[in-house]
Amino acid sequence: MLPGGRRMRGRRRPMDVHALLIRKLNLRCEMGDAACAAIEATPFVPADIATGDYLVRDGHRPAPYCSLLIEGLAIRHKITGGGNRQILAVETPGDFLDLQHLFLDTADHNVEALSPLRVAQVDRAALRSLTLDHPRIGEALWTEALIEASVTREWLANVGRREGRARIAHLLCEMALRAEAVGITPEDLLTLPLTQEQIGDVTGLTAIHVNRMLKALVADGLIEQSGRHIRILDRVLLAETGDFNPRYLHLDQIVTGMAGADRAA
Amino acid sequence: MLPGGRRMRGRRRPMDVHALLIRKLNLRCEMGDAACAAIEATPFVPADIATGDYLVRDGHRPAPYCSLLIEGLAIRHKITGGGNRQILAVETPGDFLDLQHLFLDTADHNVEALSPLRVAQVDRAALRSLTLDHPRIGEALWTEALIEASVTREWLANVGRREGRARIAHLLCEMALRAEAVGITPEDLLTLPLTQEQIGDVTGLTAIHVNRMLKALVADGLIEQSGRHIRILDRVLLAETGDFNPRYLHLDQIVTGMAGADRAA
DNA sequence: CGTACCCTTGAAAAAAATCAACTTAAGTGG
DNA sequence: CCACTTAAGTTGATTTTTTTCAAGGGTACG
Repeated sequence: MLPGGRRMRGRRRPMDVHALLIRKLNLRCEMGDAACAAIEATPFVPADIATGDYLVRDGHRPAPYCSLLIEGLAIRHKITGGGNRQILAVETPGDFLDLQHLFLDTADHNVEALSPLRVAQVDRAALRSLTLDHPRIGEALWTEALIEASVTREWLANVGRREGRARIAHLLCEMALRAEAVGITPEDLLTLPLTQEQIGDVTGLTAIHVNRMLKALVADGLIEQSGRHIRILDRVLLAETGDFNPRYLHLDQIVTGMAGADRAA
Repeated sequence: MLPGGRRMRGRRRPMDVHALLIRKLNLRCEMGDAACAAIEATPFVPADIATGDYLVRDGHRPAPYCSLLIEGLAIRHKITGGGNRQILAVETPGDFLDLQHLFLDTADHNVEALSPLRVAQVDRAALRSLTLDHPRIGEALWTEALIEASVTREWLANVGRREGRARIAHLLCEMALRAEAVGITPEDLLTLPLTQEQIGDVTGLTAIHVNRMLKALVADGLIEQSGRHIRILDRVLLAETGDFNPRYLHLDQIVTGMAGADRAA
């Protein structure tokens, strides 16, 4: 009952990758007819990846194609010489997993499947051309890349300058908001897709310390925990605890929808 | 006698900004005639910035121009709700200080002058056009942005998963290598442009702890310290202590010079 | 010759890691 | 369906790392 069949809400639609990508890019910059046509003309090869498989390996030459994540969760991470892992990003459907290899010749981190993945592979050179030759596509991908860089900076500040409890609260706020942005979790319920060890690898803490801080958040009545499910009880207080300001996610950067709406903090 | 080496001191030369930018971009991707002409045709306004001045302020709307750093050092940083500062990047001459605002409407971090700066301001829309309409320029700036993102990821891993002494050793290795790449500091002498407090804000440590770890590195014979000057005595051991592998700097990504040379560690 | 601004050092407190079990939950194969 | 197996979560005791607090010391520079 597991293999791909059980998804949040049972949609077994053979989604058209081109349409998906156009929809995604349209969020950042309105695609013109030429851009759409160019995307439609670009071949995508679907592929399934098993949990734990690496799509990109630190230090290796990249594959001749780039992977667009269609379904599942992936992480970027590095392993230090001491064997410690730092998770650098969590990627969700719609994200490119190795856009960096359009212009860089060596991988500087790993990309690993956190769950069974469905991806669409595009030829590197073809995607390069799309990016460079079509200003609308270029703009959309630039925006994507810049927002991802912004998130990485916030994570750096989170890990470098907040204490354990705050780091975790911050992560929970981000995950909840991002899940919401995709339309999941109507209420304040967040099914955490990360183990406590993985949370530790995101926040620069040990799994044990994560466990204790999570318990502390429960004790303070900020969240509720049952198994892998976390319910946020007090959104405002959790954001305060985590020093969370969603500005860095640039959610107002979405062209359609509420463009221009400046939700300050 | 390196071409850029003189800039440290005798800097009274009215350097042509266009030539500087073309030279810089040429490092990443060979500029064609059209691209060069387009750059030449773009007006740059020189400006001087005093130490401590902000070029970008977190949460604010960006200025209508982007600043190319010509001379001096700048940092990107964030201040947390608790008043702690995390330095996100150190920018050196040739770097754009707010390329992100080509496509993002709100600043998500600060950019501050660490020394008196000389910058060249370009109209935002003009730079956008250069980037989107000229594939060569687009490629060069993409590469720049991707490398900067790579450095941020390494810093995240450094702060999240290495202990104090290693974090500082790692930073020293990076600074020395980057200084070298620009032609400064012929020997293993590194004039540290950062105070110990700033080193702490880079590495997620207190100034006091930085001081102690620096002393420990001295005691171990890895470095020598006299005032603000640091001499690296044992490059190999320092790199080992800092778990430093220069791969993330993508130094082999330079088109001219030693392209393809894969200097492993 | 002050006066900032850094750097330095010691002692005590706090945060987080480590070590060592133990519990729970989930997946596997008979 | 149940015993077996494995991964993940929990908890306490201890040690290490890092911060905090407090007080001097150096040096560049107007």
